[in-house]
Amino acid sequence: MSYGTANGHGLRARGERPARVGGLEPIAAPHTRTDQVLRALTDAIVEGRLVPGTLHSVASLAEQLGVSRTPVREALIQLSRRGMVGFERNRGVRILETTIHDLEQIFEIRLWIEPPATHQAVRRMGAREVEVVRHHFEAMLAAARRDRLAEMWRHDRALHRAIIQASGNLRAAQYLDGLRDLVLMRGATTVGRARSPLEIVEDHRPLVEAIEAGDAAAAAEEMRRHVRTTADLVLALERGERAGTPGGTA
Amino acid sequence: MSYGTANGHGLRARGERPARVGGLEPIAAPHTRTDQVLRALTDAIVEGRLVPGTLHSVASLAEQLGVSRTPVREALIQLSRRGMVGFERNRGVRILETTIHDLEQIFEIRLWIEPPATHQAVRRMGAREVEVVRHHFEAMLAAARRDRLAEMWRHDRALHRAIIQASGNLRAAQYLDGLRDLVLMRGATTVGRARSPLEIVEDHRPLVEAIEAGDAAAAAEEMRRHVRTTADLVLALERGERAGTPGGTA
DNA sequence: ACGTAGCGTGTAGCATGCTACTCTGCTCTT
DNA sequence: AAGAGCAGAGTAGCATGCTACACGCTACGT
Repeated sequence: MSYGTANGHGLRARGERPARVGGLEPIAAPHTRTDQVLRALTDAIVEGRLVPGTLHSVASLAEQLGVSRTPVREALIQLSRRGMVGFERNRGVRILETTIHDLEQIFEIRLWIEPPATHQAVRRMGAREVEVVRHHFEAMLAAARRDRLAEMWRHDRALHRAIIQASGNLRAAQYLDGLRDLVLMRGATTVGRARSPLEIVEDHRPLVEAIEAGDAAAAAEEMRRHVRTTADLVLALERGERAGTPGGTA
Repeated sequence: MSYGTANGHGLRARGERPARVGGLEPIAAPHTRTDQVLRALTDAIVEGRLVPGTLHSVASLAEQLGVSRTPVREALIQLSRRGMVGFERNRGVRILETTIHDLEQIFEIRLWIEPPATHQAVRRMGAREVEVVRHHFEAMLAAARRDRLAEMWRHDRALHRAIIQASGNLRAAQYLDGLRDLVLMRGATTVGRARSPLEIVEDHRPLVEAIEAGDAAAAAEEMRRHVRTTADLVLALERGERAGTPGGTA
C-alpha cells in the first residue's frame, strides 16, 4: 500500500498532463490535492454541510475526502487565515461562526471598495464584459424563477466578480470573493427565505442597466445602494433571529 | 507586522469556548513553529535578505531555520496566498517580485479603503486614540531626523494602522497591513533615498492635524492626498529604476 | 559540428510516523 | 457521597519517508 490506497475517490492523480497536441494551451490548471481539498471544504462550509460551531479532526476530514492528512491540513490553514475555521490545539478544528460584528465589518469593506471599483470597471468595460454581466443577471433570474437557490447565488457571485474584475484589479476581486464566502456562510439560507429570490435578483437590475448604459457614476451609485440594501437585509435578519444568543461580546 | 494564526480576528466559536473564570487571560499566544517561521520568512523577504526572483528549496530554508520542512512549507503556503512567494512544481519556491502592476493595484485598493475608513475613524476617536496617532507622528519625525529609516517606517505603519483600527474595522486594518508589507518589500529602500525622510514624514502632517481637529472630512481628504502622493512617488521611482528587469509574478 | 535522447540530481507534493498535550471519565481516597 | 488523582483515548503539530516529475548535462547518432 504504497501509493494507491486512498486514490479512488475522484481526486485526480498527481501529475496528469492533459497533453494537448496541436493547440497552444500552455498547461492545464496544475490543480494540486490541496487546492481540491480547499475547494471542497470551502463549499462544504459555505453550503452549511459543515456546521458552524462543530469540532472536527483533520484525520476524519481527510478520511471523508479520501486523501491523507497533509493536504487537508494545508487547506485548513488557508481557511483559518480567512477566518472560516479555527485550530484548537490537541482538540480539533472548529468551524467558526461568522459573528454579526464580522458581518458589519465585511459589508463596510464592501461598501468602501465595490462602488469605486464599479466606477472604474464601467469605464474600462468592453462589449464582451458587459455581455458577461448581463448573462449572469439573466441566469440569476432564471435560477430564481425555478427556485434554484444555490445556482442563483453562484451567478450572483459571478456577476459581482465579473464587475470587479473588469476594474482591472484582480487582487481586489479575489479579496472580495473571500468576503462574500463569509457572508454566504451565514446568510445564504436565511436571506433566501426572508425575501423572495426574485426580489434579490431584481435588486441588481438598476446596476446592470447602468453598466449597460455605460454610466459609470450611476453604476457606482447603484452598486452602493445594492450593497447597502443587502447589508441592511442580512444584518436585520441575523440580529432578529439570534436574539437569545449569548452575544454580549459583539 | 503581519499576524500569525487565526487568533487575531473577531470570529468566535458558537459555544462559550473562552470559559473565563476569574479575571484571567485565557492563555498566552500558542506560538507554533509555523507562526515563527512565517514571521521569520516575512521579515527576511520584506528586508530583502531573501532576494526577489531567487529560487529556494523548502529543505534548504528549513535547514537554515533549524526546523523540519513541514512548518516551513505551511508558512510558505500562506506567503504564497499573499503573493510574496510562488511554488514551482518540482523546482522550488521563488521569491516573487512585487511588480509595478501589483503596486498599482495595491495603491488603488488603499485609495479606496483608507479615506472612508479615516473618515469613520475620526468620528469614533477619543482623546487617547488621537494621542497615539500624534505619538507615532512625532516618533516618525524624530527617527527621520536621526536617519533611522527602519524605525521611521515602523512608526509609519503603526500610525496608519492606528487610524484604520480606530474605524473599528479590524479586518480592514489587517488587510491593509498585509498590503503595506508588499509595498515595503519593493519600495522601502528606494523611496527612502529618493525623497528626504523628513519630506515623507511631513507629508503626514496635514492628516494628523485634521485628525486632531476632529475634522473627519478633512482627514479623509488628507489621507486620500497622502496615499496618492505616496503612490505617485513609489510608482514613478520604480518605473524609472527598473527598466529592463524580468518581472516574475505568477 | 549540431541536434537529441537518456540519465542523474534535486524538488514539490503527498503520505505516514511520532510526541506532547488536552479532555473525559473512571477509580480510589477521605 | 463527594472530591481528587489517574489512565486512556484522541488530537494538533512536527518530523520524516516516499514518489513522480522537471531540468541540466553528457554522450551518442547524424
